[in-house]
Amino acid sequence: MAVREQTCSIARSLEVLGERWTFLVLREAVSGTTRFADFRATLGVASDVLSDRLATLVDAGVLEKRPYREPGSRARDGYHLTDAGRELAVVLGALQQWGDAHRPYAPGPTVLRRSADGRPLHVAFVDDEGTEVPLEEVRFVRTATYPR
Amino acid sequence: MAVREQTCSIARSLEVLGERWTFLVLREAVSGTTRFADFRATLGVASDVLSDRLATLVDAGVLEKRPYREPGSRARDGYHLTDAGRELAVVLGALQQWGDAHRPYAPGPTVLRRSADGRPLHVAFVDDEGTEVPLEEVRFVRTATYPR
DNA sequence: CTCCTGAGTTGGTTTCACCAACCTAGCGTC
DNA sequence: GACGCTAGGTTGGTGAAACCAACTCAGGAG
Repeated sequence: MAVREQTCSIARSLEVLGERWTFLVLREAVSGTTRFADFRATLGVASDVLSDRLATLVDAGVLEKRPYREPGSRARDGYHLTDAGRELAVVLGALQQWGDAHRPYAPGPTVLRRSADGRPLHVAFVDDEGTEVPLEEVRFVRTATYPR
Repeated sequence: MAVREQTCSIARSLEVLGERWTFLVLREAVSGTTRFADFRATLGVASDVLSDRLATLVDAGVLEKRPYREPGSRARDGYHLTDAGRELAVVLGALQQWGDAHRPYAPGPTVLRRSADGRPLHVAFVDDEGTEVPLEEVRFVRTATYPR
C-alpha cells in the first residue's frame, strides 16, 4: 500500500481497518469481547498479530484501553469500543449481509441482526429523511481531486 | 487466516474481499473502471497483485470478464461488476462514510454519494419497512454455532 | 517461595506484496 | 512478412508481514 496520505476516504478507512484480522477483531468487539485472551480464543489469531491490531485500533481511536480488575486478580486492560468504533457496526453489518447473500454456507445464515424489539434489520443506503433508497438509484460522485 | 470453512458470514465475506487492494479495486469498479491498465493506473498497484485480485473476484462471482474490442485493436477482456459485486456498494459506502467522519483529511470530505436526483445519502441500518433505525437500537445476535 | 494465569514479547519459518524485467497476441505499417 | 507498438498479463528476486512456538513478566494463591 502506498505510504502517501490518501485523498480517498475509503483508502483512509482501510489504512486503519484493512489489515488481516482487523474486521474479525471488530466483529468480536461489537459482540462484547473486551479481553485479549477472549479475542485470542474466539478468533484463533496469533498473539503477536492480535497485539499489533489492538494497538493500531487504539491508536486510531476505534478502541480504548480500560483497566478492570477481576476479584482475586491484578488489574489488567480491557479493550472497549469508542463511539467511532461503534459506528463500524454499519460496515460489519454490510459485510455480514453480503456474506449471507453471496457466500452461502450449507447450514444457512448463521447470524442475524435484530433491533431491540426483535425485528429483522438490514443495511442500506438511506436519504436525508431516513428512507431507504434502492441500489439502482445510488451514484458515487467524486467531488475533489483523486489519488494519482 | 485459518483455512477451514468459516461459519461466520463476515469471515466468509473477507475470504474474498479481505486481501490488500481488493476494496480499492472494487471502489474503482463501482465508479466505472473495467480495464486492467486503468485499474493499474488509478491505483498504482503492481500488475501481479492486480492480476491475482481480479482473478479472485472473478472466481467469487463479484466481477465477470467481458470481451470488448477497441476499434483498430484486438479483442480484450474487461472486468465488469456482477449483481453480487454491485451490492458491495453498501459496504464501500459504509467504509467511505466512516473514513469521512473519523479519518479526517485536511481538504475535507472528498467524495459524496448522491442519488440520481442529487440528494445526499448515507448508509445505515434499516428495518423491514425501509425506515432507518438508530445505531443504539441495533443488536448483533448470534443464532447458530460459532467459530471455534 | 513456588506455582499459576493473563497479557503479552521474541525468534525462526513461510507467505505475500512489491518491483523490474520479460512475454505474447494481434494490429498497423512499410 | 518483418518490425514495432500496446494491453494484459507472467516470472524472478527481495523485503516485510503473518504464523507458530517458546519464552517472559507481574501479581495473586497456596
